[in-house]
Amino acid sequence: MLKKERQAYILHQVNLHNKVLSSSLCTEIKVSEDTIRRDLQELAEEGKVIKVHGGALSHSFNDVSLPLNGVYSQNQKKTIAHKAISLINNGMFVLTSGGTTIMELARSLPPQLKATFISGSIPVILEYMYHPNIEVILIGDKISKNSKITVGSEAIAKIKQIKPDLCFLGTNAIDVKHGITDNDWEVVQLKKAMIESSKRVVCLSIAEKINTVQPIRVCGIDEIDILITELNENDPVLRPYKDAGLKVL
Amino acid sequence: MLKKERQAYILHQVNLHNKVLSSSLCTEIKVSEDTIRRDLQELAEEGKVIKVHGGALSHSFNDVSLPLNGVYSQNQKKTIAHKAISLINNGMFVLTSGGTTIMELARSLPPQLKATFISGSIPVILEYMYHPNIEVILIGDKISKNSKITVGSEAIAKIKQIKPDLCFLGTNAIDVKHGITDNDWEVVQLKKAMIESSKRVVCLSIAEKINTVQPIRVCGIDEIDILITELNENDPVLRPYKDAGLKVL
DNA sequence: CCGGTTTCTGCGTTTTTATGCAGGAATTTA
DNA sequence: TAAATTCCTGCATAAAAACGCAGAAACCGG
Repeated sequence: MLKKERQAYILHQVNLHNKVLSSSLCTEIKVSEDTIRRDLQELAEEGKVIKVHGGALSHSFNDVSLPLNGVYSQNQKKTIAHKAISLINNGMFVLTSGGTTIMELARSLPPQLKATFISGSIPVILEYMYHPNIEVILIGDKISKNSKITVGSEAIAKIKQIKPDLCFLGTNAIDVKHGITDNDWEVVQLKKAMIESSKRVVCLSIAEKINTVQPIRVCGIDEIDILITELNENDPVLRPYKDAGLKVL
Repeated sequence: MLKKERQAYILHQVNLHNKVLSSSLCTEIKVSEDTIRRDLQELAEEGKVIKVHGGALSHSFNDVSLPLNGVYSQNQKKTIAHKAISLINNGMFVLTSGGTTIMELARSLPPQLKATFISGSIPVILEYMYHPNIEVILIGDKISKNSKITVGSEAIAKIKQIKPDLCFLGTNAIDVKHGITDNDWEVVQLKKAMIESSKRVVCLSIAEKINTVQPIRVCGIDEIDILITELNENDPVLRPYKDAGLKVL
């Protein structure tokens, strides 16, 4: 087999699978590892692959690892925020969790909106405070320094006293079978209370978090009314959720 | 699995869920914990994650940037803060109002101090959150956008349920005859409740505000236990307050 | 077709890298 | 304060890379 042929084959494999192992290539093509290594080196010098210990990676692989713009997937979150805002009407009581998606929602609220927003998340409350027309109600209790949100029985009791029109949940993981799951016990307790109190529960989730699972269960899929993602509502990924009876935006 | 792949996976998880545990990662990827730790360390050095004990956090999550704007009379306030801190012992429950003097107090708390701080002021709570050892209790209710503090009957009711060892009041105006006075009706209601609940009331005031009066009365001079200013305790300005029975620092 | 030259390839040897493991230190948690 | 995690350091090992070399193959001008 010619050198050029071999390299073409390697490049093809890299682009196909995003990675190759020198070890497997050398058995496939039946040449010594040195040869493979030399090939990979050349391809790397030409910028066609990224050489790493043990093999090589495609370029596309490395691109995702650069979360340049502060918040991860900000554009998706903006899309989600705008869809969520369409659900809010003047005069509504809206309960929200914390998280970067909710932050984006808070930032994107139209200035003329007059509604009451309730939350226990400090960063989110800060955003709400800048809004000229909304009323802001803060849920008080002990503060969890990790999640920057108030947690504890007082907070939960307070939430149980209210009956908001809408509840927006920033989601860490959602799955048809396991429902919403999360990784912080106290935050989960709070979210449970929020879901129970609210007339309508809206789950905000970027597509990447769909069909993922975390250790602690928040609620089943049936307790959610609306699911908002950045995807088109007809995206096949969302199909199972539609079938489960959720409204999908 | 290649090292780069593994790191890409970790990074992805961090950005997706805002936090990862080394322990769960090493079972997921099936490598030793040391390897995970080394990966996290590398990623942290590249600034892609924030390494913490037990795992790592996403970078975007942690930056609740607060403006360090030039506070009026900051040096005086620093002096006051340090005097005030000398009153706090480990294990105490401390109730504080809002205001820039209290902010300075919050910023100056020694890192080893272990106490519980209670407040309804958002900016002050933000400062408390950065402290490694104190517990932070947030008083919830409607937020007054002017003063960035929670006000209302719920907040007052909550304050009445607690019995803090110390109450630090940032002061707008104090006068021997009229006591503490202020200009925001709702904030005054809150301060009244704070004073009533607390075992000892400490009034923090820069010298400029001494012997000034505002329209709404908070409390009489006799309800204050300690007065802290940036002045020397023998300063003649403070004499009348000493005579009235206050301890002056 | 033939020497000379260049390129390519495989094989040992040496270096570097990646990973796991043991222990003791440090930190968190109860 | 005591117990349990987690972290760090040094070390051992195996895998992979680098290096030098030599034989093989290809290329080339006569």
